Amino acid sequence: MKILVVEDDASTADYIARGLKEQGHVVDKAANGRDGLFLAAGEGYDLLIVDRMLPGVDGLKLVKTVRGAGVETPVLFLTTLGGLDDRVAGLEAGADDYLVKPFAFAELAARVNALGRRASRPVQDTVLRVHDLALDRLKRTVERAGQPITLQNQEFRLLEYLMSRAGEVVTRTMLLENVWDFHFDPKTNIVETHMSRLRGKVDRGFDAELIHTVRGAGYVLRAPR
Amino acid sequence: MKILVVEDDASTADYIARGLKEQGHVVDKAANGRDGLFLAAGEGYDLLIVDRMLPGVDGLKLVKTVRGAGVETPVLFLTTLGGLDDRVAGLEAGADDYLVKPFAFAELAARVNALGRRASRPVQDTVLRVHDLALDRLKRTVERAGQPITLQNQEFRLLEYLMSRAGEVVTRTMLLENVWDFHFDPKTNIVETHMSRLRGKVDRGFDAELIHTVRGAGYVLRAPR
DNA sequence: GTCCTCTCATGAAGATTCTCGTGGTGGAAG
DNA sequence: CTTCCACCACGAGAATCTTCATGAGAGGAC
Repeated sequence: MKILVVEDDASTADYIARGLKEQGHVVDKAANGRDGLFLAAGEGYDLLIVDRMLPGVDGLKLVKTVRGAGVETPVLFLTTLGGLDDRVAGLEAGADDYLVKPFAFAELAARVNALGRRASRPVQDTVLRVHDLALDRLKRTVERAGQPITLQNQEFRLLEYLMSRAGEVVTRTMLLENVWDFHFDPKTNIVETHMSRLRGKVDRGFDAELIHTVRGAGYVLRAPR
Repeated sequence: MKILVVEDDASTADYIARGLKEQGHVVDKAANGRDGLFLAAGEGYDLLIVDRMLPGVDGLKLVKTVRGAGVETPVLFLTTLGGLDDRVAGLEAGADDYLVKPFAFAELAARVNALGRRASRPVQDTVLRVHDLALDRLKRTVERAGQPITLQNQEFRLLEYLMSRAGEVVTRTMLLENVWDFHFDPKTNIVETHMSRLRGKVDRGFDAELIHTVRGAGYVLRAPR
């Protein structure tokens, strides 16, 4: 694999480059954003490893620019800030994965391999919207008509699935397979129970219902007409 | 979409065919396994809807034969028997989905659309094996050295992920993203806790350890050398 | 070799999720 | 129109999963 490392700290860059070369990869280095951008846009790399903080053009901007130019090369972000917001910003800019410094080399290697294998996955939207309901996959937040809604994990996954298929009838079996990972019938009404709880949070208190029951078939999430 | 319905009961076949035609699909019918096999192998269908019980060549055999001939067309199975074993058999034979009769037409339509969209997904093994440990994704069973092991849902997903990457180092972050669907750091040792419980069931009492800790990086599931 | 620090393992407590049972509602049959 | 039946909603209790707190073990510094 041909990898570009964009990192201003020389010792970190060397540490990464040496390790990756030992694993049989071809590694180029760039010490600042401008050089990085130039190389990333021109040469055919299989992976970019980019520091978040860079002199010149910073990491975020670099990734956005590269993506804007239509380059689909996977990007692994290195960040010193451990905060959630920072990672979200990186992922939203178009990065495929992130790693918080300091990190063990084995961890970097594992991620490099994972990204290399994945190549280019289908892109999917970060924010799902139906009517006045919005769900952010990365921030894991939901709000309706501007009001934040707190959902449990399972409720969130259920809503995410419903919204990703808004307007289509979703059967009980489809939900069991895709939300719960059940490939058999648990013979309980687990779906109804969670749907009931989700309705309590998403529909109750608002003027229009979004979740509708389709008797004999399943459920639909649909904007009022 | 061009769809073939293989169903011996004429009224059911008509019911399905009429509904699908209303949705704009092109539908052919076959009343027995032999005709179905002939058509499925020859014409370029986008989807096969096959009854489990058929005179002549039965549904299971039909699917196996078709798959054996290298035809990748998605298959939706119709079954009257609601038992788990029956569905498993269908999926193992190469079907992509199943539907238990009687069913509402809306449910069939939803599944037909889902399969049409998916087209052909990457195939993955049903049974994962590492050393004397075996995990069956469909039957949701695990056994080691012939002894059955009972796992909770989360434990099962964790082991499934480990086994699907056997021999590779798997980091805590990768586990959080792929097993728990967490795209952020929960700042707890939830991974360690479950790993501990999994070890208790999978490794304890057997002569060789399969789950190994890689300090500073993560875990590996590996056969003893 | 010894101490110190950081990571990991594990049991118990708390939170969430699932199961079960009951009652309600809509559609079909008479 | 009335009755019946199937499907659905929802609260309470049980099971499972997650968090927290603590101790043990590994690796590095001196």
